[in-house]
Amino acid sequence: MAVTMHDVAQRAGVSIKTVSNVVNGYPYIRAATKERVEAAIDELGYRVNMSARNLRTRRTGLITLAVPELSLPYFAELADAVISAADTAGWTVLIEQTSASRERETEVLSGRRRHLTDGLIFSPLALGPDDLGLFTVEYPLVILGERVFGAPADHVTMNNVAAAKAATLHLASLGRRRIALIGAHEGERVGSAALRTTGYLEGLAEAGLPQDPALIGEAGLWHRSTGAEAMTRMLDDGVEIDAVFALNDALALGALHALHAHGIDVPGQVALIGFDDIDDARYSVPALSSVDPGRDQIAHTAVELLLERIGADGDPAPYRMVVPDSRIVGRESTGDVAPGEAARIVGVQPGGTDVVTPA
Amino acid sequence: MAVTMHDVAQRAGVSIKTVSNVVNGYPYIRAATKERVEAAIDELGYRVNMSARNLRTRRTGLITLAVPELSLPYFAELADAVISAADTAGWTVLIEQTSASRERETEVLSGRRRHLTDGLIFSPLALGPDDLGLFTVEYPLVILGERVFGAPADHVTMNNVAAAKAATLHLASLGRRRIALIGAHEGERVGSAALRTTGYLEGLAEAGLPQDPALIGEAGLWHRSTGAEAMTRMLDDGVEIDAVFALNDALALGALHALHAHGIDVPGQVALIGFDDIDDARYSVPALSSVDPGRDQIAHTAVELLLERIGADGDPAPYRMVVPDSRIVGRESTGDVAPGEAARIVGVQPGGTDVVTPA
DNA sequence: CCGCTAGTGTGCAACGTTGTAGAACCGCCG
DNA sequence: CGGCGGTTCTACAACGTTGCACACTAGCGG
Repeated sequence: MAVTMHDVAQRAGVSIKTVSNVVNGYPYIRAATKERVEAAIDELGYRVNMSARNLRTRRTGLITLAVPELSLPYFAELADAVISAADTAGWTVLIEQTSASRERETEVLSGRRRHLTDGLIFSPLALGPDDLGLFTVEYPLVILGERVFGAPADHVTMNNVAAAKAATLHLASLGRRRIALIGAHEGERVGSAALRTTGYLEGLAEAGLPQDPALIGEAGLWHRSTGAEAMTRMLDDGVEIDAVFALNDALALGALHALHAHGIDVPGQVALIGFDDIDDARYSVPALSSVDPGRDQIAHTAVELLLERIGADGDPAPYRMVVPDSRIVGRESTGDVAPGEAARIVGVQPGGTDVVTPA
Repeated sequence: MAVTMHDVAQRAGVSIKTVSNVVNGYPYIRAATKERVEAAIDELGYRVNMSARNLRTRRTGLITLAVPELSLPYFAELADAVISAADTAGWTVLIEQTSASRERETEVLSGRRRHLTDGLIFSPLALGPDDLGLFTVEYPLVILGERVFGAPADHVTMNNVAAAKAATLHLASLGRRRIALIGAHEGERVGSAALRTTGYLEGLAEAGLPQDPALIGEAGLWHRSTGAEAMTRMLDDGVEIDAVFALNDALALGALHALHAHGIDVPGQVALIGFDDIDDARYSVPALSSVDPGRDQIAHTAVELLLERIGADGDPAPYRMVVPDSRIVGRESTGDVAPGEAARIVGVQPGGTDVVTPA
């Protein structure tokens, strides 16, 4: 049936191990031998059987990326970046969709598919600090996001508070006084919603603006639909606003839709800024200002840390916490550029790397 | 190190083979034995070693989905649907991004990662009918799209010509006479661009409207950016239009952006319809009318056909060609609904299944 | 009480690869 | 010319699982 090393060896008149050596780039092989083997490989169309190799080497060459849903553009773009980064390093990515359900997120950490890959890059959305125990695993793990801190794993996160504060201050600097927030999670103390809300409140304080509960719009899932609903509710309630900070771009695009439906001009009457800087932001009408949290760098760093950890083979190196630089990207929806103009970076929040020795 | 069946067997006081039987649901096992084994598995935290199982069974439980890029929302949503469908059936999906390059698409069909999975769902964008030979492979393959026909593989495609014609006729039925096309590929004879353009021309003919080369806008890659550029070119050239049919939604959103930048009202001055019905379409401003080619059904059917083929184990069953129903989805950008209203289905093009005996 | 079937469990031999250890050869130094 | 270091190649034994064939028991019909 399938061609094996055995067949190649026979054809080339060498031992099976020599074929293996050629395939794996072992240096001490006479050029002539190597050529014979390579010719045999070509003629027979031989391909290494990965299952056998994986069994023998206890490595699969695969890593898992677990995200809530690919339908969410932020995660689709993140997945794209992670796959590309892994590919460059010769690794293959397997994507798990958790739908942000506790059950599926737990599955990912220790379920039946866990063993298929050599490591995990995990962006949890349902599990939180109370589940820290679940994150104490003995395989290489990189955690993304801001729901879980202190786990014995490398961590790549973003500048949530500082960037949200900067976004809020940017709106204030445009002279806006009634700045609404869309996407809050009431009572939540961890996660992006809480952190970005904190940044928003800090921004208001620094700008000397009062807090007003009416300006805070809840939205459980950060989808376009929920953004539109939250915005609609606020408008229907007659809340007076002149700016909106949406906690992600999907919410912002939904909110934009609702504003449009209410006949409100953006940025004329209401300025709008999102968070994530997804591709869409550049092409919405009007083009959406946003916060670029450094997505490519996050993907890149996550893969790099994971592969390093996989290579290190269980040595208890200190865990790292990496935060990329983030940027405030000004476009039409905040009036930073005219229609048709390219975006302007109107602010940068520096990131950094912390080293945490394991507890 | 890792727990193996051997450890479990020892602990449960049974043979290794009995553990295997329990794990695999072999029926002839005494309940008491089964419980003992399961208890041992739980206590030791045993997980099947997939590499070993894969080697032995010559199956991996993985399938590959090859798409151009996950950053393109259509493919992200397709991937989401494929992963979900596969997951329901107990299978895992590995995503390959080809960036629509010939080299990478060829890699996917026979490259080093090919062996990792039991089958392939492939949406080619660079390879075409001249490469038919490459598609003659001896592993289970389902081809998506409309670039390659006649390969010895199952095929899931869409109603391109009929749906494009219906979209064009819909614009005509709104009284539009100068209907532009965005996304044409000049000289191309296969692929979505050619087919949808054919549908467009048929639609014009049936509506009694003249063809006008000035109304046809080229756009190589179907991205938002190229859609915006093509639209801008046409507007800057002073071409008079009252409607636009964009060959996909990304183009349409880009075009919408350009129309907005030129101060043109949609749908007041120009009606706009896209193709794909991606999630974005629902939340753009104004909400974008589109053609729903039956994406979920495509994903579902593709997985179903592939798994059937994998299960059939090389028997030469006739190849099938499946076309889902497609729908014209009317939203604000064609004035079919008012802002804030839900979409209306304004047309359906029935699909079907053809059986093709292998050549 | 023999033979048969259904139920329950086991031992052996792969699956295709790579790590380890070492054999065989070469040239060359002392 | 003995021995040594570098080069080239090979034999063997795993890696952890499952397919196959078979052993044994109990119950039951003839």
